[in-house]
Amino acid sequence: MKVSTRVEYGLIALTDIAINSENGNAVSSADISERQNISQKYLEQIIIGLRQGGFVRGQKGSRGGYVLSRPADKIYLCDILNALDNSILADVAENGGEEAGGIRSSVNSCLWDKLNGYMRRFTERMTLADLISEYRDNSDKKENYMYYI
Amino acid sequence: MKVSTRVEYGLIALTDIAINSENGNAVSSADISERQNISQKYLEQIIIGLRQGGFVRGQKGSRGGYVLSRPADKIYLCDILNALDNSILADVAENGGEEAGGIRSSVNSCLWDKLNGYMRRFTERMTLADLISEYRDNSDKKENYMYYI
DNA sequence: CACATTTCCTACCATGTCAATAGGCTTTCG
DNA sequence: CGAAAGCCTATTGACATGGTAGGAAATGTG
Repeated sequence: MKVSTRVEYGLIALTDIAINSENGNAVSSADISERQNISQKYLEQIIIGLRQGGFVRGQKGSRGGYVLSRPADKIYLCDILNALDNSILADVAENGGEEAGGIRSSVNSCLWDKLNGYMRRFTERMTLADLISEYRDNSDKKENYMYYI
Repeated sequence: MKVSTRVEYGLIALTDIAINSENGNAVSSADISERQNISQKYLEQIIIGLRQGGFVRGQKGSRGGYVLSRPADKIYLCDILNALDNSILADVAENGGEEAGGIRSSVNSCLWDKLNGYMRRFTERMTLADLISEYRDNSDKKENYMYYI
């Protein structure tokens, strides 16, 4: 499955903000850029989408940056994905002048709609908090692993 | 989920060939073009991909066209999709210089890999014969529906 | 054999999207 | 005030998309 860097980076950035703002400090795009190795200017544009989607608030000025605008377990992945790319969870377009019962609509209902429905349900159940948990689990595992070398 | 016309048309064309070659006659690109309302020249290019994937054989000359090169229930959707677009079932690229345990790899394992795994398993279980069945069911339903008007 | 038919192959093109890069304005904290 | 940040807009090169076009090669039919 091909996914644009915009979606990929956006999700990473949002997770980074969530994790690194837990101490109360805002997270700057420069920090994210360095940690995640993503162009800062490009990142700024992407984060604008996250702000317009209502997931983060930006704080201008010295010591500024971004913080979540609501708890991570109230931010659903489907909403993030839609904000970053409104086609990623969209239905495959049913062509205009088409009768039902054609091959085209059969393929739609049998394949595309089912794949799409799964993706939607999966991302509706999942929140930013789940991504954070996964990250913590991985970090722990790595730490333990290092310990035993 | 966004899918290119190439993939969409390719799947429709292959299903059309399967259905309309059951009487033993080859199916020409002109016929498909008219039935499915797709540019014939564009269709020809797409079908070349289906031939190279080993799903159809082309018969040149008068009364020529395409036929399946093996039974529909031995043609898996994952293989068709890969032949038409090798990125549609591909993993999201794990960036080169990255340590495990980062946010990036967490998002991958928690989201993209899971979505991708589902798509792959789903299309591995499904064959062209299933698409044909769906089409027949729809046609029957429509017929019955018309009957009762 | 001649010919119509059909696949097969190559080239081309216009448009749009992607993935940034760049510059500068605005706001805010110290 | 001045530095640090977000915010906004424009531009760009590369590539993918969705075709169009022309013709060569093969092949069954008359």
